[in-house]
Amino acid sequence: MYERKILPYLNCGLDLVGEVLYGKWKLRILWFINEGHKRPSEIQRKIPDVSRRVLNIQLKELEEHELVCRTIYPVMPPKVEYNLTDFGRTLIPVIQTIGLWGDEHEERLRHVIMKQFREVVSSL
Amino acid sequence: MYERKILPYLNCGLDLVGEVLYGKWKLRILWFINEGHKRPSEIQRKIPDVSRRVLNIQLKELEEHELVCRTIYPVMPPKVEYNLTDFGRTLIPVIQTIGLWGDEHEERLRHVIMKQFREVVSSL
DNA sequence: CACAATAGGGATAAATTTCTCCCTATCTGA
DNA sequence: TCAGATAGGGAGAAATTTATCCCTATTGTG
Repeated sequence: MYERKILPYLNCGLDLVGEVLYGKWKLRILWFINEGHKRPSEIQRKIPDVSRRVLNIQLKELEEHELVCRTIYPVMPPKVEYNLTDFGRTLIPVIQTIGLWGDEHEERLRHVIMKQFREVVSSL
Repeated sequence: MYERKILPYLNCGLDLVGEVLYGKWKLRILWFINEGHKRPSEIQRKIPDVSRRVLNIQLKELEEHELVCRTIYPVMPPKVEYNLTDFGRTLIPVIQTIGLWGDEHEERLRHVIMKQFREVVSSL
């Protein structure tokens, strides 16, 4: 596994949050787990763009940060479930706030984000 | 400048927000601008860990995403001010929510984040 | 038997972000 | 004159994150 060489900056609440939520898919992973999609394969079906490998890595990080917990059922084929911890559950309103802002401003966001691609990709 | 090779995933509000806020210092840059620290040199004094180079880059991205606007005063030595746009201002409550969660759980967050470093760095 | 589904990880490459070093310019003050 | 403050950017390295490919194992199904 990759081992960090530079210590994180933890000067304020925003930094602390960044450390645990900084990850391309983490917000959505947490969101979908909260919605009841607990098994890795389910989550991946909800987020087809993540590779299985990266999904595993981000789930493990979320687990290390005690936002989710992993339950292994000793059955075959294997079954694993991720659930929010109490701690992780406190994050849901925050994620909701973020997602809501994104939804409210979807059109404008899509516009400003795609600006930089409009010259490059004209075939859309 | 770096030119992205992979198109972003914009499936939901969370993705859209990620595209404009994903950046190591962006949340705090926006926060400090909102608090009245508008000049690059002021911002850097508030966030000593960013290099000036990266601060410039992230400011420019925020500007391209229409969250801040840049005003140049034709004086010498040069004076530049960044201000939140109306759009950027709508983000402040969201950032506040995020930061508040971080502050409320500061101790625990610090604990889980530093877990991975405790073995490596014993001199703290 | 061959294949899909399940969960997960190693090795490695590629993409992306961040950092470091150095350069331009102008004015003020010691 | 020299140092420092101001704003900004190029080139290239380093750090970090994400992606791709391939492998293990077991059970059930066609």
